[in-house]
Amino acid sequence: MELRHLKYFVAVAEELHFGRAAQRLQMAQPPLSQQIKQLEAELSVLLFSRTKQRVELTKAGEAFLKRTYEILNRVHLACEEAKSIDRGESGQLILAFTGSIAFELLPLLLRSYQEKYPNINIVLRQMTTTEQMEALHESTIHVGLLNIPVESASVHVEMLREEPFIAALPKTHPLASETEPIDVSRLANEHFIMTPRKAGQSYYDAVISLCQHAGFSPKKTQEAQELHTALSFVASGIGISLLPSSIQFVKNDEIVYLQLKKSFTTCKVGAAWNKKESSPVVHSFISFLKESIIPSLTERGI
Amino acid sequence: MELRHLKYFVAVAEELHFGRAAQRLQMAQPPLSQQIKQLEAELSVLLFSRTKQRVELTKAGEAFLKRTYEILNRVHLACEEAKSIDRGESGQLILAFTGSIAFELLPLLLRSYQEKYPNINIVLRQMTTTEQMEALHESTIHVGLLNIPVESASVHVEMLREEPFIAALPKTHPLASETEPIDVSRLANEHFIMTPRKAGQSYYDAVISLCQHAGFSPKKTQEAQELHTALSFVASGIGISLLPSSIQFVKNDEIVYLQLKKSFTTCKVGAAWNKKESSPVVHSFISFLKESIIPSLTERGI
DNA sequence: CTAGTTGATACTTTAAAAATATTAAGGGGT
DNA sequence: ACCCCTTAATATTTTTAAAGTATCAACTAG
Repeated sequence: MELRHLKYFVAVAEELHFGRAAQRLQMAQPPLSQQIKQLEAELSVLLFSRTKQRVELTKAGEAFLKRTYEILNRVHLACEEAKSIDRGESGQLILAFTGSIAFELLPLLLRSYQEKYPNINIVLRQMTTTEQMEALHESTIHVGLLNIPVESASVHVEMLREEPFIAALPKTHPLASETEPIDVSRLANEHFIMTPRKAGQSYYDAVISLCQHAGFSPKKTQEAQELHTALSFVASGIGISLLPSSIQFVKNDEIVYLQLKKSFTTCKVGAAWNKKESSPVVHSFISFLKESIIPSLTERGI
Repeated sequence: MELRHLKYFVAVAEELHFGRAAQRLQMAQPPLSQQIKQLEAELSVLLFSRTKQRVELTKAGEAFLKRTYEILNRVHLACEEAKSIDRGESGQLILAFTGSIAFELLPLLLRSYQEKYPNINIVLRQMTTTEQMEALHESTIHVGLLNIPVESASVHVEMLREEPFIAALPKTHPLASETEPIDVSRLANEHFIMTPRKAGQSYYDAVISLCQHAGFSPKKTQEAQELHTALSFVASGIGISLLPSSIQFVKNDEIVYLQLKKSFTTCKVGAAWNKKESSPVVHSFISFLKESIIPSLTERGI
């Protein structure tokens, strides 16, 4: 049995007339009769009762017609689904992100993406940059939103956003009342709250480099796995922290943010994915980032 | 696209190896490669990623495989269903019956039938013999269980059971204490409760004939549409009634049943169905009656 | 009783699926 | 690094089967 037989069967069942059905199928009547006969022979069931002048469905034929509609419909849906997945318009996307973008960049991006691709099921996982790199190698996530630069021959990276550092100080701090950008060197004697280097090498290194350029090595007083934890430590007065400027969106009465003078070292966020990644959803997502997100971020100056 | 393509696709997807899949399909490898290519071309979707040394499913292919299983499964079920209906092993049977068999013959018959054909959905409708004949002509019921003989050129009839008449009397009646079969002539002066002739001609005529043979015409005092209603009238003392002997299974403290002497006129129950009936379920049901029910009734002497 | 339907049959043509033989491209082993 | 084996693809032929043509038998309606 082939789908052809089912399509022919539907035509005859709907027309109840071999001649008209053949016409509708753009074929001659004899081969149609033969194909139906073939189908009936294979099932060893008479689907039509032919009374020389009238064709009607048997009970078995009626039931089979109902099933046939379902089958043909499913075949159509299966094809459409495959095409949709192939175009990257449906499927699953496992997306990792660092805590630092959870409150600003990520929601913006998700809203805009889901609007354009409503059939994609996004699974979100918060991970540090280092964890994301490992997950990318193991292919346990599809795309990672992390701090760049990262070093790996097997992942592609696309920069999304570059931003300067700012200083976060407890409001009780002597410098808290400054309104102008301050020089990093004025923080030389402060206790720094930092993230562990193994959590995100590029961010850690950028902070160190910032201090080195200002002529000192930061005194670490506390490590925080996440930037938001670092902020809490600042709020509690343990020390100060150099953070990406977008952290300012997190308002806190105990914290004062200060701009930095001559701060050429920046904090970069990018998207990374495995070079071997073949899923169309991933490529569609990356294209989306390049075409929609990056331009809109540039435009807003974020 | 044909079912062939789907079957081939499943084989390749399961083996992830064109050669082995071809072997399983009992064909050579090149035509298999071509058919898969054809399928992919029709969908304009790559279902497999061939890396010269390894074949794997793409995301679209994975989803398509899942759908394909569903489709092939449904095709199989559709065929089985059609065969089952054709053999009369599933489908719907609309069965009419007279009130007189509702408590004894019908339950016996239904239990035994449903045990043998559990996939048949039986719709029961209580109707008088006359109503059933009309319904058979209009094909609104498939089979009628009714009082025979009935006259109609367009229905087939099969006798199921033949039984003598008995007399039902109120317990206050002078004859109520009789223990031996009585002669019908002793009922000549009684008031008879009968069913309307239009409800069931054969039953009515049988009662009249019984009385005629005993040398009198029954005095009708009340008509009852159903035999059970007639029983109620007897219980209330309005009159007596001649009823098929199986009515004795209905016990009532107010009623006494008496056997009849020399009662050659019998009450017959049969199955009737339209000669033009083509549904396999109906034929299977009739065969069932002939093969299982009639012999078992004869055996029990009912 | 005849003209005009209907679907089936017999036979031919055409299309396409399968087989055969061969090739190109990798990967693993020595 | 080279060779051999395995893999899937290509080119070509063979075979199968689907579609087409012509015709028939059966039945209906006028």
